[in-house]
Amino acid sequence: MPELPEVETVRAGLAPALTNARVLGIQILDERSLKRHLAGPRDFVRTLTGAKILSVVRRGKFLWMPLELDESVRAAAGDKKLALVGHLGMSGQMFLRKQSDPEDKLTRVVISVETPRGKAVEFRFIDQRIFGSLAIDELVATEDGKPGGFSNSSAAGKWWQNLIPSTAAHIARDPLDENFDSELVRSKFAKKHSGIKRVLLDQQVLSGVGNIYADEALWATKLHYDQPADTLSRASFDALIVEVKRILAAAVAEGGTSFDEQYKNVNGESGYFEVSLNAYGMTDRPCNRCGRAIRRESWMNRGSHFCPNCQKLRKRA
DNA sequence: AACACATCCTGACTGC
DNA sequence: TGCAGTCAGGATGTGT
Repeated sequence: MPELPEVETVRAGLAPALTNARVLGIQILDERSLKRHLAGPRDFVRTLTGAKILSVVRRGKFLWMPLELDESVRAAAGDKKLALVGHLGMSGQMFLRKQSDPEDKLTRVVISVETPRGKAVEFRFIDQRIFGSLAIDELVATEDGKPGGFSNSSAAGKWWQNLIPSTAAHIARDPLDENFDSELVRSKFAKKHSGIKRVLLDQQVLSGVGNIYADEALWATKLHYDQPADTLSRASFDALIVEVKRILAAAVAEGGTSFDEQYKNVNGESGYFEVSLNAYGMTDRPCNRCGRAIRRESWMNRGSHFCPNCQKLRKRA
């Protein structure tokens, strides 16, 4: 399940190969992976062909690549600044391959590019459940006028630095964003009576956290997933954010979590954070803190893993 | 308005 | 062996 650390691992893997690469051709194997490109697959191909990819940027679980369009399509796009936007959804993968490499099962879209050094590379979008997508979208100014997302230092001063795809503009900054505003998030928590995990997963409150890292951060701070967000003390909220940041950063350092076959880096390799998990997927195993069995409860059509002893529901927390 | 829940989607796995 | 049923959960849309 790709969350921020997995998407960041993919971003970091794509960036060296795709920055300043030129799109030579596009192969669409399943049009459903382009469902978010409302103008349709033919428009997708026409607009993207010949474009130069300027960077690979991420906010939360969204990735985008600002584009310098080919001259032949620039007029049709008018003054619009465009980016190729990707979301991995539940099962999306982005691999970098050579054309001669064996085909990857469940490949939906292949974008052939030439790197600035003249090397031919295939960007392959794989997606079992097709919750993910690729689309070309207009870049708009960020609400706060600060950078749209994380890329690398070369973003400084570039025309796309303070822009974000319109389809990702409603997403809050993620905890690893240098402009992440903890106080803003706290004020949103204070107004919500929903369970704290639901709020952690709300990408408009803070982005990048999914089911795995939510369970891990709640275990680390001994909070019950259904603890109403507005009952958190300042100390609890602060501790929660500290843990979310720590866990996300640790997972990035390990190349993400490969809990099942649904997450791989751009070379098809697994991440190593799975060995550090304390709650997610640990059903019936002893809690690493108190020894009581970790419980899994059905919750919002998914699973919530927690220690019934360490993580109790309280009046205030 | 805030909140809760349904929906999309398919391969891998389980059990009979 | 084959088939039906179950499971995984990102984001979004709908209903209360």
